[in-house]
Parts: sequence; structure tokens; C-alpha cells
Amino acid sequence: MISKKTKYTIHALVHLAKHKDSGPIQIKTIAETENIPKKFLEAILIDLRNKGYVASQKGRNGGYYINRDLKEMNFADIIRMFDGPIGMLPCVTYLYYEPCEECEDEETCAVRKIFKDVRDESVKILKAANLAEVIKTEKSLSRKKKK
Amino acid sequence: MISKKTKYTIHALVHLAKHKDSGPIQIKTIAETENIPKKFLEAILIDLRNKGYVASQKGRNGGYYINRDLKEMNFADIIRMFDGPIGMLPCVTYLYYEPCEECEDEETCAVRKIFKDVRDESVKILKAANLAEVIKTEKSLSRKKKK
DNA sequence: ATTTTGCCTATTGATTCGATAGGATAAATT
DNA sequence: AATTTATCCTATCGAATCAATAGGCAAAAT
Ligand code: FES
Ligand code: FES
Repeated sequence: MISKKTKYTIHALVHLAKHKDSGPIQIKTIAETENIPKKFLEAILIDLRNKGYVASQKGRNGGYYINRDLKEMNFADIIRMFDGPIGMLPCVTYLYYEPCEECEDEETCAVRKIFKDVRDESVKILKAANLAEVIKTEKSLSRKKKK
Repeated sequence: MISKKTKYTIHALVHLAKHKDSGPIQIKTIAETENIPKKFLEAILIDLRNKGYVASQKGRNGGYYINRDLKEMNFADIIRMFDGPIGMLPCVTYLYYEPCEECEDEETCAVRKIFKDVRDESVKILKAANLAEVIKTEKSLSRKKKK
């Protein structure tokens, strides 16, 4: 399971992406419409800002907004930001790689092979899920339901 | 990442599967050849025994052995045993399902759609990875390397 | 000047993780 | 029968992580 922090992050970013052209959006607004604890969300957004994912406007009528291309922000990177690696074993991660104490030879380790396959498939899907794509999907799901 | 407990469990079961016809295998042997803390492994094996995955023989020359068909033991079930759900969100798990506070309508939630895809692919691969299959894979990887 | 909003530090309680200690019980060997 | 070799069981440990909140400072608009 991903952490609540990451889940909140994803929902906040999708919210910001949806209202990209409505000027800065306040923490309070996001917290209320997405049902996220306000103070927790605050900490997340500050963090996202320091990392350069979002920008902020202080003072009255302030808030947050996305200043990047939506296509550049995908779920794989968002998950890695707070939860670390996506691969389920240290030997199948890229950025967090560590060899396995239990295994003599990584190349012939069948356990590794399985988890490598899982990781590769997962990363593929999560990379494709950028914010622009997610919004598109949401619209298409809504259309489908109305019919 | 899966827990060390689950990682140890997988390696222990693969070890037992490899030596299925050599009689009971002792904790000490597994712990040493697989580099698993002995006492930790002990707790795991007792647990596996109580759940019926393995059987044991007490006293001198005792140890553990698998009494099921290897095809019936797959990675998906093993992971679920100690680490719980494979899906990354409560709304995409089967046995541990919980609705998301953040989302109004599950059917039109694009976030859920992504994570559902990841879960389905992962489970597919992990279900296919039963102990018999893993041993086969290991042999084939070794052959490939020798060439 | 006042209000509104983001920014920052610090702390908290709960839970989980990984690992170990110490002894009871059972079976085979001597 | 005594001894050795295993598993079995209970209990506990420190460290780390998770989720959430408190309280005040800084900046910008009215
Ligand atoms: S090398 Fe990582 S599980 Fe074998
Ligand atoms: S329903 Fe679970 S993320 Fe939307």
C-alpha cells in the first residue's frame, strides 16, 4: 500500500491540474473538497513547493498552482518522492538498489526475475499516468457512465 | 517494498521446494545457506506450519518439509500472508477493500483506474509464480548462463 | 493597520518492523 | 534411562515509520 501522504499528494496534484487556469487555489479549498486533513496537506504542499513541483502565492487570495507541463508529472515519480522505490525487492529497484544477502547470483535468481517483471510492468503503467493523461481518463470515464 | 519477513519466507519456501524429496530440513541449514537470522526464521516457519503450508518433524533429525503440491503455492498468496494487500490503494484491493474518503465516485475515479491496472498486472504475474514454476525458471536461467 | 494566507519548527501517539532471549516439549541416539 | 538435538512457545526489545496537530512567523492584499 502507498502511504496516505502519497495518496493525498496525488489527489492534491490532480485537483490542481484540473483547475490549472483558475489562478492560485487555497489549501483550505483542496483540503475540504478532497477530504484531506488540512495541516497534513499544508506540510505536503510546502514540500512539493520546495521540490519545485508547484508554486505558491502568499497572502490574501494566495494559494498553490502548477507551473509545469502536466505531461511531465507522472505517478511513478510522485510515488517515489515520499514512499521511495516502486520495486518490491532491493535488487529490482533502480535508484535504491541494494544486493540481496540471501542470493548468491543475481543473474540466475528466479525470485528476482519475478519481481523484476512486476516492477517493470508497474513502472510502465505508472509512468504513462501523467497528470494530463489522468484528467483525460477521468473525462472519458464520466462520459462512459452517463450513457 | 515487501517486508523482510516476506522475503525470508519466499526464500525459505523455495529452499524447501528445491529439496522436497530429501526429508526434513533443519532451520539451521536454511538459515545458514539463505543468510536469514535463525530466530527470525524459526518464528516464520512455526507460523507457516500453523497455517498448514509446511509440516514439521520434531526432535533429532527433525526439520521442515512441504506437504503440498508446489503448484498450489504462489507468490501472491505468500505476500498476502504477512504483508497484506498487493494493491496500492484500499479501493483496488479485494480482500482488504475500503472505499476512499477522497473520492466521490469510484467508477469515474481515474486515480483508481491506474492503480487497478497496476494491481491486476502484478497479481497476474505473482499468481503465475508458483513454487514449481520458480524452480523451473531457476534451472532455465542457470542453463542460459553457462552457454 | 488588519486580515488572510502560506511558511516553518517541533512534537506527539500509535503502530509496525526486525530481531532476540529463554525455556518447554518431543523424538532419536547412546 | 539419560543425553542430545530439534522444534515449539511466550515474551520482550529498540528503532523506525506513520499520521496528524500545535503554535507562531512572514508576506501580501484590502
Ligand atoms: S537477488 Fe534479490 S531475490 Fe535473489
Ligand atoms: S476511489 Fe480510490 S482513489 Fe479514487
